[in-house]
Amino acid sequence: MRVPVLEAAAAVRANGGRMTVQRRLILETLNELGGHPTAEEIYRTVRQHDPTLNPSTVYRTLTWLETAGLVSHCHLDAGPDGEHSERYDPVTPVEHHHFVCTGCGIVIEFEAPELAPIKAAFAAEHGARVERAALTLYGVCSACGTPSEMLCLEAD
Amino acid sequence: MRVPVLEAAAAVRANGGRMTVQRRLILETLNELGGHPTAEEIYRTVRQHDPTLNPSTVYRTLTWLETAGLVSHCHLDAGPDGEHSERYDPVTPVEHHHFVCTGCGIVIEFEAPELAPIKAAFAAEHGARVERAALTLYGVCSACGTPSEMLCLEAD
DNA sequence: CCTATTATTGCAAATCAATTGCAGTAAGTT
DNA sequence: AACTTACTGCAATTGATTTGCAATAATAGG
Ligand SMILES: [Mn+2]
Ligand SMILES: [Mn+2]
Ligand SMILES: [Zn+2]
Ligand SMILES: [Zn+2]
Repeated sequence: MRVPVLEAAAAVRANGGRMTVQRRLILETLNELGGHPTAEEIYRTVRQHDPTLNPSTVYRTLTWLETAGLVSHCHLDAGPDGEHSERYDPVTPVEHHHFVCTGCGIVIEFEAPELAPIKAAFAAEHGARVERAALTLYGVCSACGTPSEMLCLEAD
Repeated sequence: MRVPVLEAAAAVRANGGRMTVQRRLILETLNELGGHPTAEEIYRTVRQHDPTLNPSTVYRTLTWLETAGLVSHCHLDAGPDGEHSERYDPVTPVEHHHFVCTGCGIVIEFEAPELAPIKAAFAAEHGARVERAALTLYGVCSACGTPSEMLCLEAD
């Protein structure tokens, strides 16, 4: 369970918001899905539990959760055709980053404390304040890279 | 001049492509603009030189230049409202990265050779091949961070 | 230089994700 | 239980990008 529903309720309440059945359902779906789902994937899953829930509610809720600091989003060139997509992601206590396999689209998370000096160096050199870093590595995962049986290329 | 038009012509020719007046114009516009323009900004500029040139030609040409390895694109949460936008960027001999000011939206490029060990560490740990890294730093640039005269907040 | 081939263009229609206005519904308050 | 108003569903809308197709023009060959 990665998005604490109880904390979310508190955060919602704190801003004069309301914890509705739809919001709870979307939070639970985020936990259920785990990975880095798109808004549309979240909608498809949520809809199985409540077919009346509307896509716009999903978008509105995700935006809300983001401003409340409970989820974040990132742009990944993932998906079957490596095309761009917005993914939603529960916020973690420490900043994390992503590896995307250009073969199968799998997303692997990792931490990179070594990024700190890079941020600091840029800040020092440009007199800027660096608040956040988004690092995405693109490459081929071990499964796709191992040509055993040519797993990746079993197309036609 | 950052996109070598002559090389582009060669690259185009090499794939059975044709160097049209439209493509040349778009290449020159990329050089003229310099920064990290969106497809729409490119279109607006190009249109000043040739009002008949169509947006779809801009999109098709940019896609083509990208597969030819002459330009790349990146997703930045830049713009006045910090909203997501696709930016086009001439490819540089060495990989470069971006800082985005959340105040004014300025994009500053920088190189980060210190990223190499991070890539290597991930590759070693996961048995993956890492081909490319996209790092984006978000923060406040020196101009926006200096509260002299409250330059940033001179709104209403 | 002229002609044939076909990649590329302009145009309009189609997609697609995401947003918005509004009236009805329901969460939280008293 | 009644009240206030945040939130939802819905349908229409937006805005960026894509696509089908007939016309155009870049290149190759003669
Ligand atoms: Mn993640
Ligand atoms: Mn750049
Ligand atoms: Zn893979
Ligand atoms: Zn700034």
